[in-house]
Amino acid sequence: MNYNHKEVEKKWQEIWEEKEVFKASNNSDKPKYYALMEFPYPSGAGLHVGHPRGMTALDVIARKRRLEGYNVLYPMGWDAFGLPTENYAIKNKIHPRIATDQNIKVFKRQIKSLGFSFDWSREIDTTDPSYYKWTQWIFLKLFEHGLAYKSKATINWCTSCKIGLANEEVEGGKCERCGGEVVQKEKEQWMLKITEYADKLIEGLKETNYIERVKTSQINWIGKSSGSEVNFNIKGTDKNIKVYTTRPDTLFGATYMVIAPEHPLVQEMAEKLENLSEINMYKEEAKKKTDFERTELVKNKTGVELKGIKAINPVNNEEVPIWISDYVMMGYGTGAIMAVPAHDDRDYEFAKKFNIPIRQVIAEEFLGEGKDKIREGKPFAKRKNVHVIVKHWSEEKILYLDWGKHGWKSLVIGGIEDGEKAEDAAIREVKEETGYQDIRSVKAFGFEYHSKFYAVHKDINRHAIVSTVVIELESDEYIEPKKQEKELHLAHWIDIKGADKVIDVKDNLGELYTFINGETPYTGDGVLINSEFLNGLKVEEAKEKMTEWLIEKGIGQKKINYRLNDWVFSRQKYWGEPIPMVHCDKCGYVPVPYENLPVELPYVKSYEYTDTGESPLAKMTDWIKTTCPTCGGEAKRETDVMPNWAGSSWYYLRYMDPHNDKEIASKDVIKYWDKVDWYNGGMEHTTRHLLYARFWHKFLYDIGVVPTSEPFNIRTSHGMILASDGNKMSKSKGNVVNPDEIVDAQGADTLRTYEMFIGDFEKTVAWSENGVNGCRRFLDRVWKLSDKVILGDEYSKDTESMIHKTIKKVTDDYENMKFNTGIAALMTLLNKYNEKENITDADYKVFLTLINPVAPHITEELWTIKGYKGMINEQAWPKYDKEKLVDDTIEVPIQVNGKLKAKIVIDKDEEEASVLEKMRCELQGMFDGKEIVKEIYVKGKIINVVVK
RNA sequence: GCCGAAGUGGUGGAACUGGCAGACGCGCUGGACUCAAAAUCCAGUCCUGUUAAAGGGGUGCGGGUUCGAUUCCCGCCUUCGGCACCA
Repeated sequence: MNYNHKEVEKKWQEIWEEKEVFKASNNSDKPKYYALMEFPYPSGAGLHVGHPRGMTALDVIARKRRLEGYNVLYPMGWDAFGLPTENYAIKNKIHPRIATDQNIKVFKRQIKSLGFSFDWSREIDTTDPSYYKWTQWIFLKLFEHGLAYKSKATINWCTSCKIGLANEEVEGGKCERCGGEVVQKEKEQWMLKITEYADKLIEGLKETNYIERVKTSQINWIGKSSGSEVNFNIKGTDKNIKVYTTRPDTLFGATYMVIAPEHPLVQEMAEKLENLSEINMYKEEAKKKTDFERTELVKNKTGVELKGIKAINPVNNEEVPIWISDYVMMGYGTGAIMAVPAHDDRDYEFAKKFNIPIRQVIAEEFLGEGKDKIREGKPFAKRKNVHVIVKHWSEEKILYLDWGKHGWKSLVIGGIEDGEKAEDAAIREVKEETGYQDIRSVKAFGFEYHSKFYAVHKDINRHAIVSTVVIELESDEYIEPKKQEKELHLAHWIDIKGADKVIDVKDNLGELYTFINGETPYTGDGVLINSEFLNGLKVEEAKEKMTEWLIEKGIGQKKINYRLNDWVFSRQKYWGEPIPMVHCDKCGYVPVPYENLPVELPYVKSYEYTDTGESPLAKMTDWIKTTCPTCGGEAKRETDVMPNWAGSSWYYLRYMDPHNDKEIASKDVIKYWDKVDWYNGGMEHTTRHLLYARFWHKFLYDIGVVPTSEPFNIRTSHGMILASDGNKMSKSKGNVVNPDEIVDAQGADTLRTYEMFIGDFEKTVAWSENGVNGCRRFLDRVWKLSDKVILGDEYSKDTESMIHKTIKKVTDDYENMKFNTGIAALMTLLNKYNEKENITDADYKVFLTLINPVAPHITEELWTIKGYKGMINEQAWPKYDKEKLVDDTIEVPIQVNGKLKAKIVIDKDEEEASVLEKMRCELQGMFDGKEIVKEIYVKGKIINVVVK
């Protein structure tokens, strides 16, 4: 018989369906396993070859689990609300309902043709009123618990889609979907208080087994930072400005303040401001800028000073100017900052541009290492030092001192005497130590630092407070240095590039780098200076002390901030779940009573959007008109709908009990299925979707609907599949591979095998037609192998240990999503079988079972053709015997000085002495005239002989 | 700029905990079968060298640790992701 994939695949898909082979039971004695693949968005484009990648991976797991004796839930459904369908419907003038049904039909046929073991009796559709009834139910619960609120807020407005976007939907200042310009617009929006769960969402990750990458992206997305809020009084008023800072330790260095353009202070202080019109002009300009411009023009800072008012720095009562600038955002912290130009890149840049004073309050601290390591027991001698970078008059060179017998190579260094300026000390030291006299210019660095090291020539520990000065020499005018200086060290010229590798005194290097790379503010760790009661403390200690001080004085408090904002939950669109609220002039916003759910989406004929940004539902006057559930008076329905993240935030619960019309799912059933054991989806959903779903789940846990605080145990993400040209598949590029064509020409099993074999599951890969052919050839060989099978229910002796190894390899690899190497191991085993005249039934059975999760149709057929009992999906997953993983004889490589020279065959338990004897025999003559230094034998692995 | 991941033949990619680099697939070369082609089967395929071998080199670059490094450490370069004036 020939391998006709079309017949075989059709036949088995019908049998599986008819016998309900993959139906999950809600009560079973078997252990449960819940495998979940992200449900697709049924777009008009049909199934992409990327979809089957994740579906096959989890299908392999699901099928393997069934063979291992689990009651497996592996469901599928449709995430069908959303903009693409709505846009498609407008363009093609059909109703989104009809478009959705058509798309689902195509997707379902395509997915079914691939033979996944989905339990189709649990299929769900987020646009089905019997489903979104419960999405609305959850919204009402959120409202009931104060987590849904309507708020007038500036939102991201896509000028092209005419829709409000969540921060999450804006990429680089452009709309994520259409690429249109995004501007800020004020709008009343329903919001969900996800920020209230920010900490729980970070903490909860500990309970999960997500891949590390997913965990970190969740944490980064939430963006927790802890710091302090500090109040700055405005001079001569009772008003103050509240700022948020993570660096309260630098308060003494705060030389100005900046407020965001939208900050209400300008309004409040309008009367006092001398340059109000200039400020208002700046505000107007800032408003016009799109987010894109605002973030792209990072380098060129702009701003206007608020003239006529000053703030008071609470730590030293100094008056500081207040500026308005769009480098401060209203949406983060308090919308105002204290600026510390000496220790913040942005503040530094701004201060340089507008000539605002820069005051250093943190000194970098270098601790001596190596030769100049601090000596225990020796006292510290404190003094002010200058380190001098002496530039050559014409070449890119600097001077260094070689300290001869002390083994130092340093910059020109020396002490600063009382009352002396660092620049003067530098000139004096250069003249004394090097002999060069003719100095052209002197530049002192703004930053000083602390250096602790052992001064070898004086035999003391030195604690130097170092200033750095750059000196340029005019010419080589030279006077012999004093005898004492000359004997101590010699001066040499060295290229600036690479100088840091020669000058090995650690405490010089920081400034040397700064000199080479240009002056920058110091943002690192260090010791406080110029800060009164904080002087001498380290940054962390100073933060604490300052915070305590602020609290004590009632000026500030501890504060935690998040990058995460509340979730904008309104969309002014048609194709989404109606938000189940009504507005009554008397009672305000009133929830629709639970018993009146679902609020069904009315059938509208027109989907054209108004420029006012109203939902198309706003035109449905009949639908809008309703009565207030509280007072019975006239009321209006909410016309905003939910974003398409809503339906997907809880769908995994509905699969457990999809036809329940009393609850989202029955308590017992939720308890039985517990967490999703393994959830796989696209990389693009590892932040938003996953965060939203976890948020809702945690809320449902808090109100007692679900018994677990986290919804998913394992989370993995598959990589994208690109076209063979390395680009994204797209109609316009004409490089789209349609899965239907592969299934038709080569078969579903071939496509499945290829997608698993294509490469690292988590990586992006390019499609390869030749790769598909290779997988088909492999399956052809599996088919032909059946001709070699002879009777025998034991493994052939000569392949026994290889079979056991393969079982182990395949079992482990499937579990770790390393399908490519698992399949490679099976290919290797097949090649081995093919070298032989015959194989036994047992040899063949184990092979078929191992490849069955990947290629289920062909293995079922071969199982039946060979007349084996039952169906292959009813068999047990093969087990390996640890003892049989090791061969009786082992080939051991011999290295000489780490280079492979020969190989010998030894017995698996052979003694070391005997092995080494064999080795000497093998390498006879190779050691003539050489001395064997060492013989290393790693049991059963390798021999290495070291000779001289 | 910050964070993360990765760099291995012509190509997709393997290599346990530091132990034979290149498994497996693709492509390519030669052969068998065929009137011929396709398909299939057999052999070869990191580079250099050679009739063949021996020998030498080789996992982005430069150092280091080790009997031994794709793997560990230090310093660079490049690519791809994520975040991006987050105070």
